[in-house]
Amino acid sequence: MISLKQLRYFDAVAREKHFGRAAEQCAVTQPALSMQIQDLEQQLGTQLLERGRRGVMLTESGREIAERAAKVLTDIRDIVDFARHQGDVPAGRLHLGVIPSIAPYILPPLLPVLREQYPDLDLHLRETQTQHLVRELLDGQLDLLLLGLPVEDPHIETAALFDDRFLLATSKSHPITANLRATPEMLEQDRLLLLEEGHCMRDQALAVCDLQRVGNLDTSGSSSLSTIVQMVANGLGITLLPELCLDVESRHGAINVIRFADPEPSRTIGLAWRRSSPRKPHFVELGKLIKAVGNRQPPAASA
Amino acid sequence: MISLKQLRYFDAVAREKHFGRAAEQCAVTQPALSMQIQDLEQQLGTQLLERGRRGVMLTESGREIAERAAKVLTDIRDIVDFARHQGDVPAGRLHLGVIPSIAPYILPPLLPVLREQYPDLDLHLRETQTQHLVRELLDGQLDLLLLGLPVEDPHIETAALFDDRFLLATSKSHPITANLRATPEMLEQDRLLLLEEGHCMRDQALAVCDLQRVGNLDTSGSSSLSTIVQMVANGLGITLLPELCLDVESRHGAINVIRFADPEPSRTIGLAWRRSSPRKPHFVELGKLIKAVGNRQPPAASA
DNA sequence: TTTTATCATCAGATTTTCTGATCGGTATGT
DNA sequence: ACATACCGATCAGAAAATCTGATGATAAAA
Repeated sequence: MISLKQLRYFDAVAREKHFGRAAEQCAVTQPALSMQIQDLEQQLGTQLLERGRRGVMLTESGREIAERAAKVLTDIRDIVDFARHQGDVPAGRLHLGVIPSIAPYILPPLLPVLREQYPDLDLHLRETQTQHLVRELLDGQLDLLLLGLPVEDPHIETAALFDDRFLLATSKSHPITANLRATPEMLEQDRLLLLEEGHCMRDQALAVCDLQRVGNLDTSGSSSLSTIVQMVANGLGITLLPELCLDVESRHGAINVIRFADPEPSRTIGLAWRRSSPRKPHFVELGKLIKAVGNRQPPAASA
Repeated sequence: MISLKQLRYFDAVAREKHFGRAAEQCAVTQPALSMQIQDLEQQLGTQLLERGRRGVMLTESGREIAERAAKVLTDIRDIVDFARHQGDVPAGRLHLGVIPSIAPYILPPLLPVLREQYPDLDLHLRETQTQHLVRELLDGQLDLLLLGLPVEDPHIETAALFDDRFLLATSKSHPITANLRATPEMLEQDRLLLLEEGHCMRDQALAVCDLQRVGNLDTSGSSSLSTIVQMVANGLGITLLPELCLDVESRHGAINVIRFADPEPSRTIGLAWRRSSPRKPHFVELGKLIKAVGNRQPPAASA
C-alpha cells in the first residue's frame, strides 16, 4: 500500500533532485528516504527517478507522478487547514429546527444577523412541532432545535435563552378589555382558541388554565397563531399569545393584548441538541445571538 | 503527521457508519481502526464522528473532510493506475533528437505512424549535430537519439536499426555517369561537396575516401543535403548521398545517383539513450517502427 | 591516483501499528 | 426489570514498519 510518507519523500526529491538534501528537508536520514522511494517505485511498478552522475533526474512517469503527488499533498494540507480553522466559529451546514410558534417571529430578524456574523454558516431550516423536531434531532437529520423548554430526553442537552411571557388577547370590543391585568380565571369566561393538537404552545396554554377544561375550547384548533389572531379580532374567542409574536401579530391593532397579573405565565425558549454533538460551543454562541434578537422584541405591551 | 491509512479507515467508516464493518472492509480489527480514527481526529483537532446509539454519524466537519478524503483517495488510486499502466506502451513526453541527415527523410513518414500507434506519446523533436545531441542526452534534455552509430560513451546504450548505403551523386552531364558501379577513387576526380564541419555524414564520407584529401573539398561546407544536391545538379561538384534521402532528393531527376561497387560503403542508423534510462523497452519498441519506416524507403537506385 | 560526492545496502534499534481480550454503555427483547 | 446483544473504547503484549549509523559501490573531480 502506497503511503503519504512515500509521496512526501518523493516530492522532496523531485524538488531537490538530491536524496541527501531531500532527506534533510524531511528530517530523516538519507537511507530512510532512499528506502521509502524504492518502496514507492516498487509499489507503482515504475522507475520514478534516474539516478545519474549529474544528481538525480525524474523519469517521464516520475515527472507526471511528482505533479500528481504534489497536488495530493496540497489537498492534504488543505484538509488539515480546514479542520484546524474549523471549530473557531459556527460554519458549515447546520440543520436548525424551529417550532411554528417561534419561527415566524424570531427568524425574520435573526437570519440577516446570522448571515452577517457567520457567512460560512450554511443554514437549513425546518419548521414543525416539537415531537417531530426531537425525533429528527435524534435521527441526525437536524442538528439544533429552537423551541420551548423543557425537552426531556437523556440524549438531548438544552440551554435556556429567555422567557417569553404569555399575554391575553381579546377583541377590541371585548368587555374584559378594561382590566389592567388579566388572571387565569378570565380564560373561563370566553371561548379559548388554541393551536391544533401537538403544538407545545397549546399544552402550555392549557397549563396556564391550570385545568383540563375542554368545555369552552375550539375543538378544531388552528395551525398558526396568525389565524387565531384573525379569529380573535373578529370576536370568535380569546387566546394566549406569546410576547414574542406581538410585534407582528398586534401591528394592525385589531386586538387587545393584556398582561397577566403576577405571577405572569410564560414559556422558556431555548436551544436543544444531541448530547453527543461536538458543536455545543457553536450552539451556545448562536444562543447568545438568538437571545439578543429575542430581547429586541418589544419588552412589554398593554394595547 | 496525518497518514493515508487514517484517511482510508475514515473513508470506510464514513461510508459504513459502523466501525466494525469498516474495520472488516479494511481488513483490520476494530480496535486498530478505532485508534487510527482517534489519532486522525486528534491530528485534525476536530471531532469527525458522533458516536451515538443509532450507529455512527458524521459531524459537519466530518462530512466535509470525508468528501475531501474520498477525493484524495481517488487521486491516489489514479496515481497507482497511471503508474501501473505506464510502461506497457511508449507514452508521455519523449524528447527525441535526430541528426540533420536523417530527420528530413525519416520523420515525414514516421510521425504519422507514431501518432497512430502511440497516441499518448507526446513527442518533442530536436534536430542538430551528433555532438550536441549526445550532450543534451546526457544532460537529460533529450531522452532518445536517432543518429549514425557508433556512439562511444560509457553512459550511452545504442541499438542499430538498419544500414544506410552511400551513393555517388553527380550531375546529369557528368562523365562518370556512364559507370554502372562507382568506386572510391572516383571521388578524387571532382570537387567533393560535403556538409559543414560537425556533421557525422561529413566524417563518414571522408572515411569512405580512405584518406584526408582536403584538396578538392569545398571548404565552406553546407548545412543541408538539399543544398548540396542543388549544387551537384548544377555541376558544382559531386557528393555522397545516403540512400535514405533518395526518395526526396532525387525525385526531381536533376542528378544521377550511382551505387558503389562492393563493398558498398554505408552508415549504420540507430538509436541511443542513457544507459540509466528505464524506458529501454519503449525505445526498442520504437526502434522496430523506425526500422520498418526506414526500410520502406526505396531499397536501391541506380539512376 | 586520490578524494569527494552520491545513492544503495545492511543490521540492529526504535517506533508504530495491530491483535485479542475486555470494559462500559446503550438499546432490545422477554 | 432483567438478560442479551451490540458497539465502540481501552489496554497489554506481539508483530511489523521504519529509522539510524556504518558501510559499500560507483562515478566524477582534483
